[in-house]
Amino acid sequence: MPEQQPPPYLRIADELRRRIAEREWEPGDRLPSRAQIGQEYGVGENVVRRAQELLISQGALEGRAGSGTFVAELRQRVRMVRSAAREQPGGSPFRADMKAVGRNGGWESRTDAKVPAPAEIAARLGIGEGELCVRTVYEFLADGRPVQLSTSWEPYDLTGGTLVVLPEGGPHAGAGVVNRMAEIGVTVSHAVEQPEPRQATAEEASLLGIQKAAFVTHIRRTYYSDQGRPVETADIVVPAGLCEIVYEIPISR
Amino acid sequence: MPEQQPPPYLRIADELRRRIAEREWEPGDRLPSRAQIGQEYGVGENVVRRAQELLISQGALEGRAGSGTFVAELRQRVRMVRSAAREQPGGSPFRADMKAVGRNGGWESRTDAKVPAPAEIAARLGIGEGELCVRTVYEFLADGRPVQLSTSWEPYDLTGGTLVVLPEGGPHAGAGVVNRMAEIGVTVSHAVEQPEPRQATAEEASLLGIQKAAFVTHIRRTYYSDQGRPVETADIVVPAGLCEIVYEIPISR
DNA sequence: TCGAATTTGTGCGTATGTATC
DNA sequence: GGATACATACGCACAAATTCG
Repeated sequence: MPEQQPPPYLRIADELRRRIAEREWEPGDRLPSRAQIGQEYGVGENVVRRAQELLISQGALEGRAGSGTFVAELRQRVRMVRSAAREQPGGSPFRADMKAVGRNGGWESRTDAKVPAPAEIAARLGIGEGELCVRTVYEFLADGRPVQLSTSWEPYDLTGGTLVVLPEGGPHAGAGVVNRMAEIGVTVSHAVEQPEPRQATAEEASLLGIQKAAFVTHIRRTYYSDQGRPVETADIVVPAGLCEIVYEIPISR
Repeated sequence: MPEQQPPPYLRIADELRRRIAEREWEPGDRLPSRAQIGQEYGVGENVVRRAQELLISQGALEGRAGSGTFVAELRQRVRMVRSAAREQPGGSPFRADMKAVGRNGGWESRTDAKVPAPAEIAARLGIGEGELCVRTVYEFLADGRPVQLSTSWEPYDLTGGTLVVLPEGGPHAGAGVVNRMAEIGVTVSHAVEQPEPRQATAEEASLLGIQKAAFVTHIRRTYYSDQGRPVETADIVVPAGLCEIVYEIPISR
């Protein structure tokens, strides 16, 4: 029985991995072109491409069209702690996360008031499809570079006519959902987060400056009032290569 | 300037999506062969393959080698709630999750005592590389079908010589980490979970009965004692198609 | 029981598009 | 604008799995 050997593209992938591990190419360096590498090992360009795609999907390489294939820079990932202690009076959770890793946090946002709720959002907020919402699109930055995206929805009939109707406007701008709701007498008692793995869309990849099909965690988060009513829900896109997500769970017995 | 049209494989993908949505093929049905579909639309087999691969990666189709391509059955996903209230005296968290969705929970496990800790595990447990651990590999089942994998590590010098040294043996078998540690006077105060998105390995896919590169959430979980010492760490593989993960976070202000 | 036909899955080449320098 | 390099689309050949006569 003949012992089968691994396919060529896996052998090339191992070779590339080895040469990177041995620091023949340093982070940021450009690899030789696929034609060159292929000739060196006596395989077609396509075999090299498959090998590189594998390492790209694992985050070890980075392909730049028209420029070359590069050894990925190992950037320190942003640590996002999600726990009960996260919500502090007066502060923003995101800024606290950034401060903890010594980076300068900030964000850009764009709010559209009175957007009809799509079906899924309506279900999550417990309202009818098409009822009006305040939608805010966020782009969170660390040292000026985008590291996280979020789209937030709040029922308009909850905040409409109050000072906190605009999450990023008015006297309570940027204070966070919990603090803003407290201003209008709504006590937020708990959050539910549902993380799902998927790949970044082309648009998300472009906004975040990451590879096209990089892995992201898509978190559906909903804040509930102490009356059990959903008061806000958001779709948060966290790229695995830029952020690590940490849940701290207290144990009560 | 000529208006560019989408590539053929995306057009075929849309066609297949439409015919599935219109219930021309029901969940579980087999699609016509690639050759047939290709002929019908006047494209090559490979275009159909690319279109099907796209829908497979999105979970809408399922390919079975030698058999055919099938419309995916929409099975109800297992909801796994991860919160402070999860740990109950005397019960197992997993069985509670299963009961909540009306399914019969269970698991199989295999324990190896005195396994030297690999570097990453040692770092997570705060012990030296190569120090001995008790390693337990779990396969969690819902109605007899595997829905989750887990590999758990406990430092041997913590439980060695006690009745709870084997997680799934002795009088406290299957009681869970928190309850077992309590038996030897160790109070577990909190857990830290770090979810990362990735694709299933071939082995995981085979064990879980899912498609080869399906999305999974890989959770690194560590339990800490009230002294701040890590007492257990585990790598948990949760397939997105079978389970949904829910974190409940209380808000304290 | 076994082998042939069918079908999906994999590996790899070529042509073309597109971004960068 | 040309040269270079990666990205995409598509086709062919073959392997592996399944089914069926």
